[in-house]
Amino acid sequence: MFLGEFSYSIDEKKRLAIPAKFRQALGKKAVVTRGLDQCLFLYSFKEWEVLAEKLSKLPLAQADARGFARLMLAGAMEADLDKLGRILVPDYLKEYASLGKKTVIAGVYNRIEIWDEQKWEAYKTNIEKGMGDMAERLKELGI
Amino acid sequence: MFLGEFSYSIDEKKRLAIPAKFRQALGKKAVVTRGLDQCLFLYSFKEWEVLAEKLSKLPLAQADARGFARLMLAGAMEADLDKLGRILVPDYLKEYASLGKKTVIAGVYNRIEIWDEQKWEAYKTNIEKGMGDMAERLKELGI
DNA sequence: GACTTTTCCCCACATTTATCCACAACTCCC
DNA sequence: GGGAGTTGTGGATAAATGTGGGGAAAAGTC
Repeated sequence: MFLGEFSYSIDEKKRLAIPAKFRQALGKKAVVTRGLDQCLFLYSFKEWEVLAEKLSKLPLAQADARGFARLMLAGAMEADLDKLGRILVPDYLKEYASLGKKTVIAGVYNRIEIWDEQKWEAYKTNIEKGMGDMAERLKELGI
Repeated sequence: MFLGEFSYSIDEKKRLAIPAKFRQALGKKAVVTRGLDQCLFLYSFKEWEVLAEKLSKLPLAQADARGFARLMLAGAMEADLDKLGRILVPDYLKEYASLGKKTVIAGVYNRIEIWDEQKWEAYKTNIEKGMGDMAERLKELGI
C-alpha cells in the first residue's frame, strides 16, 4: 500500500525520482498513465495488466467506449525504473498534467499519483474548503 | 502490449517510422488497414490472421457488419518493416486517414493506430470533453 | 525498345535516448 | 558524533533512433 506525500523535481531530461519507500512495491516495471483531475497515475505493471485487460474488452462497436479505452491505453506508457529509482515522463504526459519542475508524488492506496506542485496545492486547498460538507457524506458511508 | 503515444512524420516517399518499442512485438511482417474513426490500424501478421478469421465469420445478412468486414479486409495491405523499422503507407490509406506529414502513432493494447496529428488532437479533446463521467466508468472497472 | 516513373535497398548524419558515474545532503547505527 | 550507507540531483559519454537522400532494380508508358 502506497502512503504519504513527497516532493521531487523533474530534471531537464524528464527524469523523476520515485520515493524510495515505493520502489520495492512498484517493482522495476511500472506504467504511467493519464489520471483524473490532471494528475498522472503510476501503477505496478501487474496492477496495470489487470486494468488494461478490462479496457481491451470494452465493446469496439460503441463509439464512446472505444474512445475511452483508446485514450486510457494510448495515454499509458511503460516507465521502467532505472538503477537509481527514476522514471522517464514522456512529453505528452508532462503536458497533460502540466508538470513543471517541482512535482508532488502522493501514495493513494494501490496507486501513486504525480502532480504539479502548484496544481496539488490548489487542489488541496480547494478540497479542504469543502471538507465540512464532505463530513456529512462520509457519515452516510458509515465512516 | 502496445502502449503510448508517439509522433512521427511521413516523408515524401510515404515512409513512416514505427516506434522502436513496438518493433519487436510487431515482427517484420505487419498489416495496415482501414480503422475506425478515420485512423489506420496496424497489426502484427499473427494478430491479423486471427482478426481476419473473425471478420470473415461475421453474419453476412447484416448490412453494417458486412460493410465493416469488407472495409477492413479489402483495405488491408502487407506493410513489412524495412531495416530501419519503417513501413510504406499506400496512397489510398493515406487518403482515407487524411494523413499529412505529421502523424501520431498510438499503441492500443493489441493494435497500433496511425493518426493524422491534427485529427488526433481534435479527437482527443472531443473525447475528453464528453468524459465528465469518466470517474464513474473508472470505478466500474475498479481503477 | 527507349524512356519515365515508382519501388526498394543502401547509407549518412544530427538528435535523442540510455547507461554510467560523481557529488552533496541526509539518515541510521553503533 | 563520526562513519557507512542511502538518497536526490546533475552531468558525461556511448549507443540507438528518426529523418532525409542517392542510386539500382522493377514496373509501367508511349
